Amino acid sequence: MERNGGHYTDKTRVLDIKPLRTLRPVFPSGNQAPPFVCAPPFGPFPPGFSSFYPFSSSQANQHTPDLNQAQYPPQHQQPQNPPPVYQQQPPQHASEPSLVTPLRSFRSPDVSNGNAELEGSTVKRRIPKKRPIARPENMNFESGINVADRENGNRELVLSVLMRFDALRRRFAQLEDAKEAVSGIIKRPDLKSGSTCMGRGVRTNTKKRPGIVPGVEIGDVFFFRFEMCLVGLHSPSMAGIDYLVVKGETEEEPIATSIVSSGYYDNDEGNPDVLIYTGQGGNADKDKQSSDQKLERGNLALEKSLRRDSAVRVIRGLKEASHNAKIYIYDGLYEIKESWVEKGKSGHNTFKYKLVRAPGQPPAFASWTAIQKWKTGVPSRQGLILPDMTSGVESIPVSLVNEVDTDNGPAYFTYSTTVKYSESFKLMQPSFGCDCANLCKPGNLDCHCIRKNGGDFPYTGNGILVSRKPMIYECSPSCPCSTCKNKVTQMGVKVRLEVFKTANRGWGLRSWDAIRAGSFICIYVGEAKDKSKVQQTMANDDYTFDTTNVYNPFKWNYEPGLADEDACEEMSEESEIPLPLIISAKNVGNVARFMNHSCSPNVFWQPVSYENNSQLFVHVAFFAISHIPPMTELTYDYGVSRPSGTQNGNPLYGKRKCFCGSAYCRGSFG
DNA sequence: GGAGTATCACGACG
DNA sequence: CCGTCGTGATACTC
Repeated sequence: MERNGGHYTDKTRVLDIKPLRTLRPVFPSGNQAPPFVCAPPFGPFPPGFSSFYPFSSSQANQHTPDLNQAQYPPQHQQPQNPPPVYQQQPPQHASEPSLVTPLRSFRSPDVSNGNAELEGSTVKRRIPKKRPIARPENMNFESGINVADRENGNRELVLSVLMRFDALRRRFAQLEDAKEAVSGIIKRPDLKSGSTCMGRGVRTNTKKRPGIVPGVEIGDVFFFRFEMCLVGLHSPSMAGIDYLVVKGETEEEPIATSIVSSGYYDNDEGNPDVLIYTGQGGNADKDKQSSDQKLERGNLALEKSLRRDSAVRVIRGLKEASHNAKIYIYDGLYEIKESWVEKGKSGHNTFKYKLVRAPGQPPAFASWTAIQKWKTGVPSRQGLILPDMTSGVESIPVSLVNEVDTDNGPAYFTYSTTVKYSESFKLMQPSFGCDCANLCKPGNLDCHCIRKNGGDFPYTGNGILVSRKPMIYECSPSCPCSTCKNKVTQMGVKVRLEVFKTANRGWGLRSWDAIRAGSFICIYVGEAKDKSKVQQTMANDDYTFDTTNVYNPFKWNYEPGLADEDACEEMSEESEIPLPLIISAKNVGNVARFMNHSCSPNVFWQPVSYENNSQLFVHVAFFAISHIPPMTELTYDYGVSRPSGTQNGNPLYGKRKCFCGSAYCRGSFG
């Protein structure tokens, strides 16, 4: 999938489906350019949001090239002002205890939160302390985004704004689920987070413009209207047509900048490059009958854009049947070809606009439509080796695909969905379940499982992880809560994955479905061992997960200062695992063994413990860092192995050369 | 019991 | 400062 200079014009070949966001940037200089896997949510970060990776100031001035918009129209200038680095970190060294001390079990357990029953157990855990945020600090909350960057964004800023919005949204959703909200209920966490970000300046591209929006790429996916609002792709929080008033020849007139197709009426059988769009207005309301649409506002703007041959951005709203979620895909620029009036369902006049996608843009919506066809099996996925490499072990099939060479599959291994614990692995302890009937109610502090999580329910109602934590405690089969939502990582893979052959990094993993930030992807399955009891050589194998590696810290959780709630707390995002765990997936494993390393990953791992055969085990669970467009390779940070002995403060280098191609690539890993 | 439908509460921008 | 634009989650129906 990393063939350089792929053709974007031949829409008839299902074969040529690219990820919605191209993997490889088109650099003018040709093929020495590194592949670009997924732009990281690196800086600029506000105070409290550390940059994803340590980088020097010279690196900090680099910009991720605006990828797949480079060809059409001619790319705008890169932003003149590099985004500021708010919290520049020195390179992390092995000598830093926070990084090289995987075992925190010596820390005295905090029994102040009613966790006394855990004392003396093998797994000692620290319950994050509630730390109310001082008011004055809240009042002075700074988004850290300066005026220029707020007007004209860039890729890093766009990703950072989206991350911060969603972190806050998840937190509001969690508070709402628990009915803990300080000031009333939060029925719409997306609106609450969105308006908070708006008000606090966590936004970019506020200067409204037609055409390209700096930092937003064709194929980017969104799950909320507000996300498009915050990054300047489409500013109305509800309306489908965004427009700008410009000076015309005689008077001011509106021209359209972007439209969001709801996906319900705007269907055009067959050709994904054509959109028949319905104008706005005229719908029945609670105190209004439906009526004829008028040629004003957005409708007028589209009409004027048609006259001026002014292209508009199109965002396709889609209903993803698989996980019952509506998503929005930015599908690039379209030209308005014609308009007419038509009787709508209610019998009133509606405006119709025919839009045709500008040529030369990477596919986005077209890829999505092709994927929907693969799901039906006709035509079958091109390059398909196996329709389900799990042989039905996973509830959703995992395709095995090779479109780059003649390799017909990875070396033999046994596919399993459960971790195998070796005899020597003595993390076993009696498990304390809860006694909630049917389901554990968020906010119910009588539930042992919720108390183990520091009082918070770790997931939102639809199974999205709210915050990274040293450890997540899930309910277990022995808990009576049969329908409980606190079992997310035990329910198996929920997205439609495929294992595919990469150009230069062996086999990789990606998804046919768009993945929401915080979604569970899979656990790392393999033979788990206590690292202190195995020879060093085992850790050097491919297909091994090692919790004792040194991992770059990054901030994913909400900012308490932004949330501005007394109930918000600062908590550690560093994993805290009671034993040095190493999992070998060489002989037995699941899809996780195919996930490649990246220095700018889109997936992170999180320790999760739950019971298995009446004993508590630690699992490594993977979650999406940000929204991941379909067909984008899934990658996580493998970290760097920590050789025995002291490091004397020298930086660590991985044993394997990195081909992740990120602008912030560290060169090696593992 | 999964797909359609009702209901509810909300924000930006012109 | 008020009207215009639907949305997203959930409870409900069939």
